[in-house]
Amino acid sequence: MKDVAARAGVGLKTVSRVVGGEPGVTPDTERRVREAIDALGFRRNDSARVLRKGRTASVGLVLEDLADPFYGPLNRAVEEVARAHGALLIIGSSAENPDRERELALALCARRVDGLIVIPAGDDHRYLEPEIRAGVATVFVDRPAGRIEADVVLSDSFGGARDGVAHLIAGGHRRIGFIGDHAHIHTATERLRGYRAAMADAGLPVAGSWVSLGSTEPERVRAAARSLLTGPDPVTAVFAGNNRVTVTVVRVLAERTPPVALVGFDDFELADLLRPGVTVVAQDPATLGRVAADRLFHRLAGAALPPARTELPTRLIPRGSGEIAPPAV
Amino acid sequence: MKDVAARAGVGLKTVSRVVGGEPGVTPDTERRVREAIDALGFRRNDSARVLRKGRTASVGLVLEDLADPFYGPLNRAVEEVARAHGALLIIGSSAENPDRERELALALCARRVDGLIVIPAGDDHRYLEPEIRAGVATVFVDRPAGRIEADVVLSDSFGGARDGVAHLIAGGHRRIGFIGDHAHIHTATERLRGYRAAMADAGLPVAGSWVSLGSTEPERVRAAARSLLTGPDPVTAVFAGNNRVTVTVVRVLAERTPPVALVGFDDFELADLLRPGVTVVAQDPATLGRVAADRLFHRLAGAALPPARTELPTRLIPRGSGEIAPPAV
DNA sequence: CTGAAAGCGCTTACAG
DNA sequence: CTGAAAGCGCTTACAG
Repeated sequence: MKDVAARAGVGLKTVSRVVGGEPGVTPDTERRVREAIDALGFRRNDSARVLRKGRTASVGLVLEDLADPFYGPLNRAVEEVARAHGALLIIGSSAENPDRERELALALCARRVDGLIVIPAGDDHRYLEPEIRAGVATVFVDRPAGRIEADVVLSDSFGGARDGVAHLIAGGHRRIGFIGDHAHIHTATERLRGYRAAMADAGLPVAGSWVSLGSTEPERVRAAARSLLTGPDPVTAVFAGNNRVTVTVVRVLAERTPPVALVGFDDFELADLLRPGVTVVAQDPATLGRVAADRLFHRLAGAALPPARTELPTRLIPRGSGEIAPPAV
Repeated sequence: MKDVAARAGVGLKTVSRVVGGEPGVTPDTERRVREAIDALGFRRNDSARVLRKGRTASVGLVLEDLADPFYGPLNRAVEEVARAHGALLIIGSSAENPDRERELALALCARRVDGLIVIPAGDDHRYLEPEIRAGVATVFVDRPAGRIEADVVLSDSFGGARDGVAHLIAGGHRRIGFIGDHAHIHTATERLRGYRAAMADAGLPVAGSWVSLGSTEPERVRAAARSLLTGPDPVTAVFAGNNRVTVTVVRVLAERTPPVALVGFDDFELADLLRPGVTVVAQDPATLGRVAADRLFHRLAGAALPPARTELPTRLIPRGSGEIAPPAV
């Protein structure tokens, strides 16, 4: 910039004005400056700008997994809102690892992102308190923040699971299994709670062997599904706790006669093309992301809001698998 | 940092040493500095650091669409490699819009990312020449760079499509349709070229009405598929140019008797669970991303490499839909 | 082992 | 309309 100013025979500030598109420069001066810029191949350094201005026009997103189709629309919605506000998005994935989440979130803060959106992997976010106090707007999405007060945007996992299981019960099922994610994941336990609530509401007992929490790896889920179906007290229907579980359960059930009913939490592409179509409790991940990002930029715009929890409703989509009747006794 | 130094009664440089983990500080001094840091809630500002050091330890990724399942593994692979090199990833999506791609890439350069990975939306990348000359390592992935010499990593679209169509021909088909993406998208025309090559190799004519390029929107694809199947010279098999096209064609074909054969470019989740399973020409998007990112960091490490083009092979996966025989005449 | 000075490349506030 | 000075928060030489 110094070189450009020298070459154009103007002051530093004038170059800054031209580059920044500020008014108050004669067309002639501007032309000289632009010529110098082109001749020297000058490119403004935004890092210096950021240092001086305070704001970086960037937000950080600590996401779970870039390749998980469930999070695709959520991540995209965040990116779209950021873009609409002229902010760049700096991302990193926690891969479900709390230490990695922490390391990443703090690295983003050191880069002085204006705000932070976190899909929590861990359940203790006190490490972010100093950052939030220092002015980093922070919103948690898909799962709640742990041990701090903060904005949270998530789906109604409890209600969604309860509705899905109630749907199976209404179809005549009395022995229903539940296969979910690890017990330390908030959505997993909320959905399990919904399952138990629906069963209790109908006055149905739940055998210990009907509930299986753990990894969503296909092997683990396959084993869990088989054990639900073959025990002394086999289930006639399965409720799957998330998209990854559902897909594996579909594979297991495809081989069974008589057919076993299935309702899965989370919608997924082609669920309607399978035979039978897969009945699901659908979340709206794009809205989850959009609401979280809107909240973030609302805060960045200066709104002094108390931390709030936003819970989005789910929607039951019957497609066939959840309407399979239990075998006649 | 100034405040910390004052409070600890030491020089600025000593604080810098403690924060940066440099050696040459007595344990006692270090303790005093750390106390001051905690008391004042000091957090190092990496922007200032970047300004002074030259390198930002960040790379930019201009991606196509965060929610497209095909790109999920590619994006993730890039993120993983960046993370392994201690770099953060700054992203933005072009949404297939060349202007947006350009704006985004230049914004990332202004932030002084060390390197740039671009999934091209446009076909003229001369705007990046000054940046590359100024030292921004740049790698293009999935599609080639336009009008500049640069590193490119992509799949063998031509060969993959040729193999897929040859597979249909080997199964007895002589009238095969092609439905692909917009003609200005490089992979679309390469795959069309592969289709024509396979037909020519077998001495088969191609009716103009059998080829349809355009948007991958379901409506457009559905109309194209129906027209291929109902014209005066209806096809007995369809080759779909990418994952989005394939999924829509599957829906159309599900309603047809006699069954129509289908081979799609790109694998997709659950392709094996559909009835019939969908035969595809599979790319390896994760490897695409990993190879591109490796190349980038190789350059960043100082390797003076000439621009290279890396082409990854595809793999035909027969699952049923591509093995449907043509109806007996 | 420790620190004072200079500077990274911009913008802010002020003066002409 | 234009510019010289100061400073954003660090690190890099260099000297003690």
